[in-house]
Amino acid sequence: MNKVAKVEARAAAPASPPLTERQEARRRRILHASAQLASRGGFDAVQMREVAESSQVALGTLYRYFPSKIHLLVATMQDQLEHMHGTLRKKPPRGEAAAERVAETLMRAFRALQREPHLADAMVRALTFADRSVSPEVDQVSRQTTAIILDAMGLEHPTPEQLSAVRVIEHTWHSALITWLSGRASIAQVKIDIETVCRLIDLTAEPPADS
Amino acid sequence: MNKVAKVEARAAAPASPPLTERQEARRRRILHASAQLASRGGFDAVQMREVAESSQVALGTLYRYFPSKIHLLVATMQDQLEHMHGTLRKKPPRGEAAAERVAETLMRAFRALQREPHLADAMVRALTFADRSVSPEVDQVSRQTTAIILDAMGLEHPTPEQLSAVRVIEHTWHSALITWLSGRASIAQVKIDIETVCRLIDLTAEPPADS
DNA sequence: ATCAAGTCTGAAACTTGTTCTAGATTAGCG
DNA sequence: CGCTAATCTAGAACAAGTTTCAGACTTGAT
Repeated sequence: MNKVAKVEARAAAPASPPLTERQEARRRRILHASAQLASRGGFDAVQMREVAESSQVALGTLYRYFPSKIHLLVATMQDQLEHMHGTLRKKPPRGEAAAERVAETLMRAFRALQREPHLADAMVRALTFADRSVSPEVDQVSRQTTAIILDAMGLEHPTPEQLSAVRVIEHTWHSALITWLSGRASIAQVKIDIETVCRLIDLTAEPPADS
Repeated sequence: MNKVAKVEARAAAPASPPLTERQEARRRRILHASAQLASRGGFDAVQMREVAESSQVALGTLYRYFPSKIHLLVATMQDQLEHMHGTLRKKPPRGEAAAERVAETLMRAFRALQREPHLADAMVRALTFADRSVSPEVDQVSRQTTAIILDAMGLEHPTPEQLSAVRVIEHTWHSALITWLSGRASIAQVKIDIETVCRLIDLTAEPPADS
């Protein structure tokens, strides 16, 4: 558990030596195994030895690709998020107000997570448990989430105020998911929380009495 | 790691067989050791064997008092929160609007956490990582936090809307702390997020056009 | 004071994340 | 093709959370 983090981990996209085809395939197998095990039993069910076995890769290799279980699960989340962003793009929310559209988008994402609650558990727990050594990857997830929300708002040039609102919405989104996953809040409660926080958007939407 | 959770863990306050003096003392020693180790090196530095040794208690006993490391750290948080609520009570915030007062209170709490960032790390990470087996204890922490915020708002009978706002504020508070602890947000950024979310209070403060 | 039930201790064992090693394989290059 | 560095594999080893157990100690009731 010594997190002395050799600075060697590489993020998903940026300038790492390009992977060969077999390497790309390995990476994909690993992520697939991870998601599959997570879907079964959540965070605890994703055991590194099992991931390695399922993906036909030696344990040491698994650790070369993903330097920790948290890295692996955060990468799994990146993967799923990309997928979801694609899906959401196809059917843009139909609400009038930006707040409505964001709430609808997040509820749509929430419903998707409900279909695989164990997977959601694994990903979200990893995300919030991640320490500094995973910051770049977590940040990437955060940017992706921001992109989804801004998409829903339909904004080209968000004001700083609006970006703050988006940050708060993300905070609420993550934390509300946690309370749901740990059984301390109902689905209905999460819905209310999301709708409540989305009202912040209205607060920043119209700058009528402004310079 | 089998979390088959024997239903046996007892919460802090409710009807558990009252502890003898020596037991109370042991419990206190354990919590003290936990906080002390956490203050040094955060979550990772709180090692059960060390906690046991520091508090002069056998490992098995430690586990009898706190059925997991997470339980221990959440209990540590309860302890610290109580302390903080007491402190905050003494000097109520002086702002005009409820939103101001809440933001000021939270920033005060935040500054306290900054004084012991490692301790904050251990407690907050435990809190958000906790699974269902810790729900009662986490809920208690949540209630305590809610009480602090309502105190700052100065409300006797909060409306459901206001309670929703408080929930969202708590979400933001926890999540913002996480981003700060993992080095993805600055202190200034956390301040902005808190102030932003507190504006929600204004939204629910005046029900002028109401039945 | 004494006994039964419950608690505490010390130590070993078990689990799962992580690291390390020696030897096989593969990739890229001359 | 043949070489060299990088990568991969199998498996042992290590670290820290958790469980277990036999025996010593406390407690509460008689």
